[in-house]
Amino acid sequence: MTTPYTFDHNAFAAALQATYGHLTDGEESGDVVNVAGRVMLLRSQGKLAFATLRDSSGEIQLFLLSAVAENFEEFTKLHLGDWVGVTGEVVRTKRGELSVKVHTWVRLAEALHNFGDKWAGIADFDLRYRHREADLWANPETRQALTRRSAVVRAVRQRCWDQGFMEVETPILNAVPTGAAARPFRTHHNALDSAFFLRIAPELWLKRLVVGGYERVFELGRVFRNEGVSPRHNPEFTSLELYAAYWNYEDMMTFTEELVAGVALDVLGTTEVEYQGRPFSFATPWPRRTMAELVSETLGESLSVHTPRERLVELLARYDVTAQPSWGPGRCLEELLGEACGEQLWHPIFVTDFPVEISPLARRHQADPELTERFESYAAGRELSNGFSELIDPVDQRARFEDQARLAAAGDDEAMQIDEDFVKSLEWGTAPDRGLGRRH
RNA sequence: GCGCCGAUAGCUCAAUUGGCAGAGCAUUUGACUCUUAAUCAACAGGUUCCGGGUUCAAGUCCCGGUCGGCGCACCA
Repeated sequence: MTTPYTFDHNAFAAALQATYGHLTDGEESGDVVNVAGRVMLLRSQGKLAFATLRDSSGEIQLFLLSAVAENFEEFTKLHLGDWVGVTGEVVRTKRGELSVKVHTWVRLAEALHNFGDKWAGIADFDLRYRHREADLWANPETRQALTRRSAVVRAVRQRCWDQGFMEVETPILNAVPTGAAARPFRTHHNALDSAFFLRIAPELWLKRLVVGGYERVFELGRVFRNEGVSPRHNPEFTSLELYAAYWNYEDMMTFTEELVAGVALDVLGTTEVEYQGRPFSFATPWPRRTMAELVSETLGESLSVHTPRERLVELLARYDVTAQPSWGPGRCLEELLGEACGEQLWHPIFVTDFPVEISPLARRHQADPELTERFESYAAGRELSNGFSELIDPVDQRARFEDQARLAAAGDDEAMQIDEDFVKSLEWGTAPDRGLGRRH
């Protein structure tokens, strides 16, 4: 089969729908356009034929009269999914459908597979995930999701630039996987004959740029965690991390909520959204509550990182959670938040003042050395971001890493390893700074 | 990793207590000058995921495997 190598394309379906919305039933515009796309539906009716053409922007009907269109018979034998390019006049049919009345047309490519049932689309998950290109044509909601994701990435990047953050790229292959609590992927460098890990977070590299004198940096990119796979968890996912010198963590929370609300406005035009049929609002400001307050309120008794561990373990048992021997009061408190406070985390909220025990890279709280100046934002019950005043004291940082190493020795395969180069970098002295991670 | 469920025509799905494997759409052929998942008529289309077993007889029951979905666990 020989098909043309190019097509003089000059119009998109969605733009035609918008531009010619005023045409009345049976009216002909006199304007000739060239559109191209896939034939998704074909209705042939003797000396007339109608086809639904879909392109990247939307759909428009093709209208053919045997007396007008060239090669009319051949058109009616097209297969669903075939690519065509057509030249014709923009008209509205007698029955009111905006159409391109075809003068000439050409088949640009043949589809050897169909795109599923024309009503049900493709339902087979295996086929949808292994052949996303088919899914994109068969199921418009897939295309919308991907388009929106691209718009979100663009809006995030633009807003970071607008706030004076410089975009950087840091190493993905690392000798030590660090910056988060997660199991890494291993790989091997042949020339160096040494083991490397795919990064689980860019955190420490970005902090070293702050040590190096950049006040505001961010990185948007893939990180890799060796964990379970599900529709909500991808072993490789995109994260945003940014660092700002001189900000306090209240500043970082304000930046966070304005970034999320702003991106929602940029992409959707509103901060009012719905997830799993339940509405919520990204409108700022978001409430800021300490972890101890939220847990105490929900369980009806005063609890904090200073509560005896035994009591916290008892409370966890109510939720069928068995505290591991390595869990101190801080870890227990965090587990209680996750188990008991799901409902409070539906509408966007900041949970603040995390225990130092579970925050090895965060600076201690000015009011309580057992806590850190760390917050996480939640929406729809899921963590959106994690931010804190960065620990800049190399002595304390080394001690925290050593605590982590003890956890690792005790069998915690997600505990951090000591990153000597990072500790050394802090020894040169760092401006006080705040970091933010946002992961999807 | 554990548990539950599923796999039948190109696609979406049926098939009663074990008793001749079906429909719609798509494909092929024909009719049709305003259709909208067009309609009407006809033809064709099958290793019932794979391998064993029980039975006169297995899509259906039993065992093993592969792939997938959901839940749990892990996590963002």
